Parts: sequence; structure tokens; C-alpha cells
Amino acid sequence: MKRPTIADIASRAGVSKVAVSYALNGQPGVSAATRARIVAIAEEIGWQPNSAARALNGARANCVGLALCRPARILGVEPFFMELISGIEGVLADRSYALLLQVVTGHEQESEVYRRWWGESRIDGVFLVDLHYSDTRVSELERLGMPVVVIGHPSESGSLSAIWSDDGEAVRETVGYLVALGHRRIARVAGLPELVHTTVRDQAFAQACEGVAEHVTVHTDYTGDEGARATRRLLSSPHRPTAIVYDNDIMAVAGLSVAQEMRVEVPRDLSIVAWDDSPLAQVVRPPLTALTRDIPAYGAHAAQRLLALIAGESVPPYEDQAAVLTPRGSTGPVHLSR
Amino acid sequence: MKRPTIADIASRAGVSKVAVSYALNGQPGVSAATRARIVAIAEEIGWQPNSAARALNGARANCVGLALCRPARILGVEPFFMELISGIEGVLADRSYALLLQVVTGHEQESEVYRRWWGESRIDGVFLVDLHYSDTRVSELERLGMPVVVIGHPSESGSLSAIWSDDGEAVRETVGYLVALGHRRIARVAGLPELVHTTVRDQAFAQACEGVAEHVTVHTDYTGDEGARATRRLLSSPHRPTAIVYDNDIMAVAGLSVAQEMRVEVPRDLSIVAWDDSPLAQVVRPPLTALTRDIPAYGAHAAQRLLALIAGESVPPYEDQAAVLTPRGSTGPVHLSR
DNA sequence: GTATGAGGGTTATCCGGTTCAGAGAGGGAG
DNA sequence: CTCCCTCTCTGAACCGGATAACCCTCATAC
Repeated sequence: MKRPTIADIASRAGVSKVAVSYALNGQPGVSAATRARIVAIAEEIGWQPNSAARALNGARANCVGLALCRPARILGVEPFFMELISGIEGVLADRSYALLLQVVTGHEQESEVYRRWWGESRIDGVFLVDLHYSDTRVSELERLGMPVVVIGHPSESGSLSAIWSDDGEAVRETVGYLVALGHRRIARVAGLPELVHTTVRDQAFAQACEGVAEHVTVHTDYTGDEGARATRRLLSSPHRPTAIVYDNDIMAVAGLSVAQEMRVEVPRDLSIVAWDDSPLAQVVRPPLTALTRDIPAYGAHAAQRLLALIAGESVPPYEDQAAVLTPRGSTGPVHLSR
Repeated sequence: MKRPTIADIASRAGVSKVAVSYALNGQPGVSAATRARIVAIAEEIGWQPNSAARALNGARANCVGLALCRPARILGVEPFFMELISGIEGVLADRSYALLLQVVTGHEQESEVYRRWWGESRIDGVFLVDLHYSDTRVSELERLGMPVVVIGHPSESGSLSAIWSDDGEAVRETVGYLVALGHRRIARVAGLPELVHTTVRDQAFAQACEGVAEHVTVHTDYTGDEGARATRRLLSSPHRPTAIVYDNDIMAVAGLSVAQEMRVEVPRDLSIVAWDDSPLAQVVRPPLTALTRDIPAYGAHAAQRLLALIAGESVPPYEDQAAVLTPRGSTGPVHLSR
């Protein structure tokens, strides 16, 4: 049983295809009575517009793309992307836009995917995440001339629209808070060093600590394993830090476990701060002080901007809310017993 | 600057569109020399087949769909779906298939999304997850006649192809292990009671405990909060269990924290088992004994089956590997001090 | 020398919808 | 009564490819 087409509706209603097209698209050119009749028939036989046929006429694909370039095991663990996607979806669904998703293994493959999707008219635009320095994807996407919203710092997004949050501010707030608690040796277990936002945080961290506290930054790949290893090394050093700031919650939890295993009591001997709050941060003991932000809202804002861009509007860079510090049990004043 | 079409290539090469079509699709009907010339030109001007035009000719959409019907906050926390998607993607990417994703808020909306995607010829098939009893989505999808792979127990999948893993077996292994360790009062903190796999586990659990151990099952919504609450209640009861099996890792971690907060030592006073292993289960102290399975592989198998179904092959129900118990530090022999 | 056939290409049509240029019908103004 | 305009609707072309059917040429077989 074939899917019904507007030709089927036309023959049933005794009018031409064109009248049906006008009627179903709310265009002028048909009387109210005819329109009602056509709409009723369309409803009755369960007609749906064929997106391919529409796309062929230069219409939008009603679809945007997102390619994620991180190993599967990290994607599974980090709530960030799933929350971001949920937020994006909320906006897209309202406008009947679909999200095309692909997990890729490298940036060349990612560019390739974008090129193909765009060439095939599958999508109207894409989100670009995990920006690097001198990111080849930016120039590639600029060349293609497709609507793009970069979720990341605008300094590296070239001519593409960006949406970002001020990680520097969050770092400063965190360091200020730790210093106020008396911490003078603060470590940071950071994510992938090639990511722009990692560097932004690195620099803000170094600057904030300058003159008020010793500081050290260790880079990892975001996995719990590396977070644990980094923590073990930090806690084994002679001048061990009294506070550690982690770049995601999974590393923070891993770090907490390492501390407990090494009989370093949290928060008495060590304060822990996690970047990006999540239920995970709240269920461990003690619950983790975290940098909270509304990631679904972040995704939603990005989606709104991409849709605006697709609609031909111009979209200035947009700074979303910075993460705010949510103090919980994992941070406390420095204990002076050593 | 328009996207190049085969007409552009044809005029450049001085042949007809048809010759170009044949050449680019590896069909007979053009000489090797002409074919090479055409391919070279296509390459040079960066031609990509327009998927809409192809789809219009009854070709496949080269795209499959997945709608997820769980609240955003749970999707973010549970690694399951992201890992499943990674696995699915691995297979799809090889065949240049794309994945259309949508987060929905209810089953009516989910059915609606499938109907629309299918009606618009956007997708060639879908995955159906989180099966319920007398699930309306099954009959709806059967009615549409579209290729579907149900990721769930075949008893409720109607005429649709199913892929599932034997949760009963995993439950029996777990209970057997706990009983061997001397446990005689075992609790289960389960997920949403309306899901088929929850019931399967419930029944297997009750059966496995029958005659060898007291047992109780508490249902939750998979969140850490409810996992914590359930644990608190269980541990407060006069006849408190000596072992608890959780339906996901986030609840297990929450439960562990509650135990520690209540000074119930793990594993001395309480053994904990988590369903679905993840880095999360391994980073807490003690690391959690977990029911491990290869979720990306599960997704990959599902994807292979969906593609086979789309290719017109018949796909029998497939039972994937059951989860296996990975003992870690959170389980141990019963301590007889009480 | 003619029939046969394969190789290499072309023309015409279709897929399902959109869009443009008109064509009748009906009504109001002069 | 005629002219013109508006309203409603239609035929035809088009989007970018796929496909069936047919045509021409040259080589081979008889």
C-alpha cells in the first residue's frame, strides 16, 4: 500500500494537485470551502508531506546535524553531551526539526560528514563543539557557507556564530572561594589540553592563583582513570595541594575515591570541586561542591540561534550564563594540622 | 554558488545526464574512458548526490530513527543510551547511514514522531527501546509496516524483530553468588515497573530467591535520588537486607553513599551489586561488583539487524550475550556479628 | 554481403511536491 | 451593456537524479 500523495488527494477532491498544494500549505488561491474539503481528505487518508520532494524544490531539510568526536566510552560517561542534546531537542522538536547525529573518530572524518550531509542537502546547518586552536573544521565550514553555531569560545570561531559561557569567571569565583577558605596550594585536573575551553580555564586559573596561591595544572583525557591517576600523583607529592578542581564530575568522583583510599579525608585534608554538576556529584559522600550550569538551556540557546541563522537572520555571538559555584560537603576550610 | 548537479557534470563532459548517472553509480552503459572522465570532473567540482532527489526515486533514505522517551536528566546520567548510540553509530557509519534522534516526552509523541518520519520518507526504519507491556507503539509500528528492531524482550514485540539479552540468567547468577556468600536477606532496587525488562528481572529475582533467601523488590525511576531513598528505607527496616542489587549504576552509587552515611560498612555489613557496569562503578570506594555487558556491541548488533531488515532479509529474534557478574570490592561474605 | 549482437549513448518519463503564468467565472463600476 | 478586476483554480515546467526503452555504430559470424 503506497503512501498517499497530493495527487491522490486531488483526484478524490476532484481538483488539481496545485489546489491541494495551496490548500495544505495555507497559501491563498483556494476558497475556504475547497480548502476545508482538501484538508479533511488529507487527514482522512493520513497524508504526510514527502520531505524528499519538498527538499528537492529548494525547501529546507528541516534537519540539523551534530557530529561528536570523542571516544564512545567518554561519551557514555559524561552527562554533558546527553544533556546538551536534550536541550537542543527541546527547541528543535517544537519546530519539527530533526537532529542528525553521528559519532566520529577524528576531525577529518567530522569535516567529511559535514561536507556530505550538506552536499546531499540532508541538513540546513550544524553545531560545532569541542573547538580546538586553529581548528580546521572552522575554515572548512566557512568555505561550505552553511549555517553553523559554534558551541565554544568566539575567539576561535572565525566568522561563525558562537555561543559560549565565561569559564574564566567561574574559575575566578572558585579560586576566590578556595582562597577565602584558606587554601594556598591548589591543583587543577584539567581535560584535553588541545580544547580551547581547557586553555581558557588554564589561563584563568593561573591568573586567579597568581600571588595568592601555589598552583599546578595536570591535563587528562576526561576519563575517571586518568583523573584517579592524576589525583594519586598530586596527593603523593611532598607539597601536596589542599584543594583540587576537576574539569568534569567523573574525574572528581574518581579523585574523591583515591583520596579516601589514601586516607586523605575530604574535606578536612582536601577540598574537591567538580566542573559541571550532575546527580553523580550529589550522590557521593561527601557530596561534591560543583560548578553548576544549566546545560540543557545552553543547548536550547544554541538551537534557537542555529534556527535563526537558517532563517536568514544574523546572529551575534552570545554569551550564556557562566557556571556558578554550588558549595557542598566536599569543600571546607584548610585544616592546619600538618 | 549552487551545488553542482549531474547536469553540470554532463555539460562539462559533453555527455547526457544519463551517462553521468550510470558512470557515477558504477552501472554498465558507459566506456571506461568516459566513466573516468566523468568521475574526475565530479571529483573536481565536488559533486555530492542529492539525497532528496535519490529518495524521490524510491531509493532508501539511508537513515534510521531513534526516539528516546525518558526525562532529560535521566538520559544525561545513564551511560546506557549514549553507549548504545555509540555502538549503533559504529555500524551505521560504515554504511553511510545516518541516525535521526529525537527525545520525546511520551509514547503518543513517540508514535507521532515515527509516523511523521516514515510518512515523510525520512527514515528506512527505527529502533524501539524501553518496551512496556501491551505497548501501543508495537501495534502502531506493525500497522505502518516499517522495518523495526525492538531492543527488548521478544515476548512483547509482536511481529517485530527483537534483540534482547537474558536478564533472567544474569539475575540468577547474581543471586546464586550472593547466596553462596551466605546472604539470606536480599533486596532489589529496581527501575520503572512498567518496563518489560524490569518485570523480567523482578520475576527472575523472586524465583531465584525462592526457598533460599528472603527477598524484597522496590521500584524507582532510576534516579540517584530514588535509589538513595529506597536504600535508606531498606537499611532502616528491622530486618534489613545484607545485600542489595540495583538496576543501574547511578542508584548503586547513591545507595553506597547512603550506606556509608548510615555507618553501614560495605561490604562487611552490606553487599552491593550494580546492574550495568561503567567507569562510575569502578571509581567509587569500594569499587562496585557489577553486571557487565558490552552495550556498544549490543547496539551494533541491533543496527546490523535493522539494516538487514531494511535490505529485505528476514531477521529472526536474536539473543545477545547476557550480562556477566564482575565481582569487585562491594560484595563479600555475610558478617555474622549481629 | 547480410544478419546478429554487443557496447556506448541518448531520449523520454517518473518520483511528489512547488511555483509561475494564465484561464474562466463572477461581480462591480461606469 | 461593456470593461476591468478579483477570486479560484489549472496546465506546464521544474527540482536532481534514476530508469526503461530505444538508437546508432562497429565488429563478428555465417
